[in-house]
Amino acid sequence: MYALVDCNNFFVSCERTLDPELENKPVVVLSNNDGCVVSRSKEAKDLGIPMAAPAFKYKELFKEHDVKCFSAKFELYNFKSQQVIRIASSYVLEFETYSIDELFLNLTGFKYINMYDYCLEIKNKIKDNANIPVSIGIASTKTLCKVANRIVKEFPEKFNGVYILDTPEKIEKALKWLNIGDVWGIGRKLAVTMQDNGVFKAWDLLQKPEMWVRKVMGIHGIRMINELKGIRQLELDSPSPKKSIAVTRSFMEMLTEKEDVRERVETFGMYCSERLRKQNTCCKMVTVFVQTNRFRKDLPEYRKAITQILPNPTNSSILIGRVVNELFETIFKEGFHYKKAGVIVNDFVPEDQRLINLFEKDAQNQHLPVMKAMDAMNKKFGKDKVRLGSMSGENTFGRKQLSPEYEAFLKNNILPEANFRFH
DNA sequence: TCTGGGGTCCTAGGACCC
DNA sequence: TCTGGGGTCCTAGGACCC
Repeated sequence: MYALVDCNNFFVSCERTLDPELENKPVVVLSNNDGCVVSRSKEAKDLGIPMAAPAFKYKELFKEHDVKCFSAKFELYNFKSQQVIRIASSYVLEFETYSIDELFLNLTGFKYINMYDYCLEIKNKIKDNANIPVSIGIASTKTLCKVANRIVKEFPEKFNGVYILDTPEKIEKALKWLNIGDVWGIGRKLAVTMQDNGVFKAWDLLQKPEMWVRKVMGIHGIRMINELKGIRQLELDSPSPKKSIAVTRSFMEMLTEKEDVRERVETFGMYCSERLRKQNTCCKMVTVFVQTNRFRKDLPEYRKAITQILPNPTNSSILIGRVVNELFETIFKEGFHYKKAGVIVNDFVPEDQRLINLFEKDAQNQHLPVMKAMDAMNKKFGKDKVRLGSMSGENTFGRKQLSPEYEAFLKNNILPEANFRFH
């Protein structure tokens, strides 16, 4: 059996650890630029605030019900996440960190203990030591763990935070209850296709011919129906190096000056380079994109991305900056209001296993010591304290709703590096 | 006025090879 | 007139996840 430990409305719960007064009150956490709602307390959900709601559309509602709003603080969330992972994983031999607020535990071989009691103890320990409420779903496959977790969250007082989905009878009942759109792996598009074909509950999918599922969902579909039947298709993954790194931002205000946008994308290129060096890899490919505000139908729209394959793999901020700049020159067009831009690097090789093109100049090895020295100083003295001349060192996105408790938290804690796999 | 960011995987189609 | 078959690799785009 596997167990899925999932933190309840994680970012909000993190805010509550700083300020107990927030307990039992409607609370939301906002994305960059305080743009969208990315986490909601139960009380906020009950007010009808949907996930990813644009904050400005709900200002009145927030005011009316005294909803507490916070800008996202990823330093805090990473810190709390690692606490939760440390506690939960100490109970098992094998686990997988699935996201910032979820981990799978392998309970195989635990047949002589009561799994419900064991997981209840894990849940309570996390609450006592990290002050984060979690739900735990137990089942034979990852997909069924997700189902079990949904059941826990749907009926909190009934199951006390832990639910085991084990017998065929319980599974059938659960799948006849679960909407197809809530199955792990069914997104918005697929949910519509499913409903158009008479599939409304998870159970309905199992009644469809396999060929149909294969056609509509591809190979994912076959895996999914097996997992729902309790036939294990997905193992616990061990941590693996990233395959791509992206730094993208929306700007607080739309930018029209070429030099302003250039400064942004060059800075994003630097951050990509830093993160490459942190994992000791070089990239062979760089992508730059720019786009206007897609919500402003009154303004001309423009979005363009361009990718270049590098002559030699690198993680030098200077070399990547140079490429970013060239790519930017070819896609930037005057006369538009730019709202968002980004740099993505991929196709990685380890730093010490680069294959060098004999006919191309290769400055990577000259740059590397300087770059590493820069990284070391920034680690010691703070982000962007040492930087290249093309970076302004200023953020063009805002975080307004920070609290005094948070300032205190930052002062009192040495914050760990973010280290998560995203899916 | 104001609408996030960072990931993975799969597939179809084209280029190219023998 | 008649014009194969099978494989690999790459890329863009689309789906999904948190």
